[in-house]
Amino acid sequence: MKVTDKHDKIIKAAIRVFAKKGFFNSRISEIAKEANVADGTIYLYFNNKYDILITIFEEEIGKIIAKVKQEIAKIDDPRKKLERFAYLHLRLVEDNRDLAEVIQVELRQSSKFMKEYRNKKFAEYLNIISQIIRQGQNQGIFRQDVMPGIFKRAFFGALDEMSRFWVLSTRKKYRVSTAAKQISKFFLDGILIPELKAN
Amino acid sequence: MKVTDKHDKIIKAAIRVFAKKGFFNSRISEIAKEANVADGTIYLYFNNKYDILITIFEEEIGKIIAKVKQEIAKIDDPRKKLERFAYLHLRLVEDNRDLAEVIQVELRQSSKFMKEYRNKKFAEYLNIISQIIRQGQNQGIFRQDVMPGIFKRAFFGALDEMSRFWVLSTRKKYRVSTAAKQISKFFLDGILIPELKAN
DNA sequence: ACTATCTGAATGAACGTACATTCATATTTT
DNA sequence: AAAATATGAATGTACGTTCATTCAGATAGT
Repeated sequence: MKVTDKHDKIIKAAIRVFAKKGFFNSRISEIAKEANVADGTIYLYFNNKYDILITIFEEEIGKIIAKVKQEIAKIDDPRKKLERFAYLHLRLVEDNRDLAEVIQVELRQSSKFMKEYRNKKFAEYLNIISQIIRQGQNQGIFRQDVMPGIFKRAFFGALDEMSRFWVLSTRKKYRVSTAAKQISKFFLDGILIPELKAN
Repeated sequence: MKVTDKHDKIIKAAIRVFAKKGFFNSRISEIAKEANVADGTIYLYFNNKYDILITIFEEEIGKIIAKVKQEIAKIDDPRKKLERFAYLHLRLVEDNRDLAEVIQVELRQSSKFMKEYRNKKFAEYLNIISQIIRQGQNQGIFRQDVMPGIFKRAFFGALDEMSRFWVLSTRKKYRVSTAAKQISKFFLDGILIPELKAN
């Protein structure tokens, strides 16, 4: 690794600028300034503005998926796996706010144009969840009528919306561990009081 | 109402174009063409491009909130209210795909710049959910440890992610009623098989 | 009933600017 | 001193917005 890795400096700067202004409202000159680099230098490392965005996704999302997979693999009980997934997801957002915001907003925005890409990586992330469900169903822990394809989206969506709330609001109202526990409990136990559960 | 309401024609055209290309990649000339109107005509009805987007939100979101509130009010049982909310939300998305896509992607994108706006209207929508929870808690149907502020986001997020899936994919894999039932059941009953419920 | 005058909605070519990208030149590294 | 890396002013263009002009239809005058 070079003493000053320009590639990395530019990526880090771009994450900050994109998070603050959004991709289309960010200027190359701003990113250059934030990275302490000349405008032209950016084009020595990236083909164009859009390429910077793509690279952010490619380099960062892979790391996240690998990390979550690895952590989940350490646990046996599918119930605990779910709770752990929730915690890890929210922690990642908390620890990488700018990145989280860029992924949330811009990956969505661009999804039409990079559908294949989103589909591949994002599906991989979601499938960590559906795998947990199938494992739980095989072990007789989760109900058979739970559709893993719907569950994975619902569970991810719940976490994602919670993250968005954090990313957009300045102060957090709830702690990560509280939110992770609440959300996984919603999905595991439901919200009905025990006596009322019919099934 | 005039024979040809240009304001409306332009809004409808813009929803189609924004949904297809995204706000920043949409050209005024495209919207004009789609609306069968000259470029300049658009500026007789709107101050600028951004104003078109704002107007879409202002005119359409209000209608949606009003409709959902009204439908929910007809029901007593908080359990049924939740399921109905899920169904209505997903139905709205299904019946107004382009609008749903614009709201999902662009409202999020712009949220930093129209925070006050999103906060107001969107919070109103989310609060329909937390009201249902509080009502259920008062009636002794929902557990007291459910935090309405977290629940509303989790529930909305689950529906929203399911919608995004529909908006972005060409063919629907699940029926609206199936998804609505699954998701509300997740939240009401959880996914554990009955024997395993500890609490 | 016919003509003249007025009106303002609609048009689309022209304008001006903002900004991504390039490249001739400078600096640093080997 | 050659090669590699970095610079930032200059370039070219895409596109939001403007505005002089048109013209269908309304109103008034004869």
